[in-house]
Amino acid sequence: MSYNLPAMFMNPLLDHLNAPQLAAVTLPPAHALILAGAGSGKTRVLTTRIAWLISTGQVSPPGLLAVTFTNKAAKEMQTRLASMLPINVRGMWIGTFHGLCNRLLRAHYRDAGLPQLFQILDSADQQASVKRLLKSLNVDDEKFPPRELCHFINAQREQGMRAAAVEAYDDWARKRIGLYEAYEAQCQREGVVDFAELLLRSYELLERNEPLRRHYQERFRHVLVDEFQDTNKLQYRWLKLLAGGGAHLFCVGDDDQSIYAFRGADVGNMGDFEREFKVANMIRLEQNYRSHGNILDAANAIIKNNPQRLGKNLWTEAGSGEPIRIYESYSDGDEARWIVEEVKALQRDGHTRAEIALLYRSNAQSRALEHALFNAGLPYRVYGGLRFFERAEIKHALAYLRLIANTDDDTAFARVVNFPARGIGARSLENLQDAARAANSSLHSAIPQVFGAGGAKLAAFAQLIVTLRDAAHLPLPELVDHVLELSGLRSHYQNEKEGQERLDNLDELINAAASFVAEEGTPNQDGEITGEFGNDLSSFLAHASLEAGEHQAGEGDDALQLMTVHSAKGLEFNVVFISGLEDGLFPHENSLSETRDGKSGLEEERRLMYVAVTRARQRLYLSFAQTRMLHGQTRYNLPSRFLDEVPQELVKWLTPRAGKGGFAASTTTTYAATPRRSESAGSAFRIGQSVMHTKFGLGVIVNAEGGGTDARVQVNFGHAGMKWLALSVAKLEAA
DNA sequence: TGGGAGTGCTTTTTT
DNA sequence: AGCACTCCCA
Repeated sequence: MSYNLPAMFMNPLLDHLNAPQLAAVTLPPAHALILAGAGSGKTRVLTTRIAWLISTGQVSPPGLLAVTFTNKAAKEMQTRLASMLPINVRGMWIGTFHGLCNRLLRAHYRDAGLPQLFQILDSADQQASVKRLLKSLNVDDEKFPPRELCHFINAQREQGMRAAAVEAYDDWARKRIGLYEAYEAQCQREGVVDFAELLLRSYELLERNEPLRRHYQERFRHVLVDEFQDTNKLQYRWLKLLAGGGAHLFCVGDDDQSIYAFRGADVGNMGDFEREFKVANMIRLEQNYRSHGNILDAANAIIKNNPQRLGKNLWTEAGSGEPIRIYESYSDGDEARWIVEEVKALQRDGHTRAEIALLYRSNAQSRALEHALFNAGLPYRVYGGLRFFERAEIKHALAYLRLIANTDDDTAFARVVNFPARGIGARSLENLQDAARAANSSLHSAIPQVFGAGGAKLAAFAQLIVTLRDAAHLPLPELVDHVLELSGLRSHYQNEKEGQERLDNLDELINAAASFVAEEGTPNQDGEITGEFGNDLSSFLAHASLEAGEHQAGEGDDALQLMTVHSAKGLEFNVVFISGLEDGLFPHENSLSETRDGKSGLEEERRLMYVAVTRARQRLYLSFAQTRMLHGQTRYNLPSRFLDEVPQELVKWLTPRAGKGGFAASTTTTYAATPRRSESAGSAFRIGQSVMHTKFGLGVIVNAEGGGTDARVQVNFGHAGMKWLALSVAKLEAA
């Protein structure tokens, strides 16, 4: 490596970087893959790299493209960059895959075959759109469930496959592909684009339009990618295409934190990238600045059980710190109450609630926790709920706005044609749909074809849209206010008894519009790209779809942080509780049978566990319960196999240690609830009891039936699986 | 039209 | 259990 030493030493950007970080930041222009372990300063390296490239004159801001997955990460990068460099980061191409694709398509909408004011469908819109399609084609939605069909369509798109390119092996597949094709046509006619389409459409735009491709290939000299392990096949191809003119790809990722294979992410992209781009610069960031030694050791020990890793071992200069605490409880309720007590103790020791996270595998688990927290009066915040722009009243208001931008947007039309109720029932809508299909037109343009009473009401609705469109010149916040008034949305919620919160949200929408205009409105910062935004309205609508709005009430409050392990990725906390560590829950039972590209679902669950553990800075609690209420019935689970993967010398059991694969003997004495006896089995065994089998080992009785000599019990043996055993035959012993 | 009862689903999730 | 969705009746 050769770089200008004096310049390097004078550059304060590079202060306090460790050797591998410094090497990564100052890499000469070439492709690079940075394997960045959890808490190793990944974002820092990425932003410092950009700042360094610019400040040393190796690239000008417009020559740089940086991609992330979430708006949060993109914003974080921009903020940090702005603090490092005296430049305007707003015009730079730093954003999410979808955000950048949107930008590209807005700038070249004609070449992409889209209307100027094309709208973006979020997943819910997409499903509604598919549903409507099935209805209009008289397709049985039992045979083709809209949800499943959306998955199929998105999966095809992520492979870069248009309907015409998908092969069919039977009638059903052919039919499904036909529906995919019809959906594509419907979107095109309506001038709407869903998330996957944003990517595929901009990929095709660049692939087919050579001058345009050359323009961008020559423009972008450095392409930087965050969370590279989460890219799907199409995103990787998109990157390859953009970097095809000799740009340098700088990809940062961690194969051990790949937890989105289930939605198409392909860790294989890391290996492919290394091979296809002959990456000579692979740098490992293994020094962790986040967690104490015991926590890291536990994480390393867990992830070591995964074969096929690129290989990495985190270390820290911090001391080993506290032991990892493990707690066993009888039920999910007991577990939650214990967490409450422990949190109270932590507070007495000076921990703030906001620095404590309660993590779980699936959202359904939050209920028991919330219940206990609520009863204890502990403030908490649950992440991952309904977001601002996804609320029904907001979507209604946005639908009116979308109709102002584009009357052919049938999804928006169908949403509000009869909301608030204006007497346009199913019958009139059916007539309208028939007319639209016959004329191959949008619902809106078919209105004159419908006659009778329904027709009159529809015409009145069309008139409402016209009136609203006449106001389109108003400043955006005023336009929104106008729409709320004239559409009748406001008075509708005023008359509803529980409508106050919705009214507040609608007012909040006006505020959102105002701050959007103040921050990002009135376009064209980027001199090179013209027509980047059609106008404030359409860019606000795109903003609403692409950035559903994380803001929730109580953001700044000192509240406990409740979230799934997935949504905790990228975050860190002083204290972390991982609850529900039971086989079947975490690892999730569905994962045990899954395989994707030769990799087992269990491995992904293990990476998820790795992510969870590495969120903790100082203290980590792991907890599990013998019984858990799920989907309305009580389940009996064994402790998670991941607990066995934590070296015992790092652990402090807060309850008597559970045996290998089984529960601690007679801990039930400490629990208030009395386990039910199985009357039918009529034996010494009861549901929930731990038993020992000569061949299968330790297990828990989860069900029983029959009696006397016919008595049979169902036992969960964990690794050996679930078995029905006849008591008269099987030699079972209480354990 | 709108509400009340009945039915079915339920891993993880960003854009 | 809890929620979203559908269907049917007043």
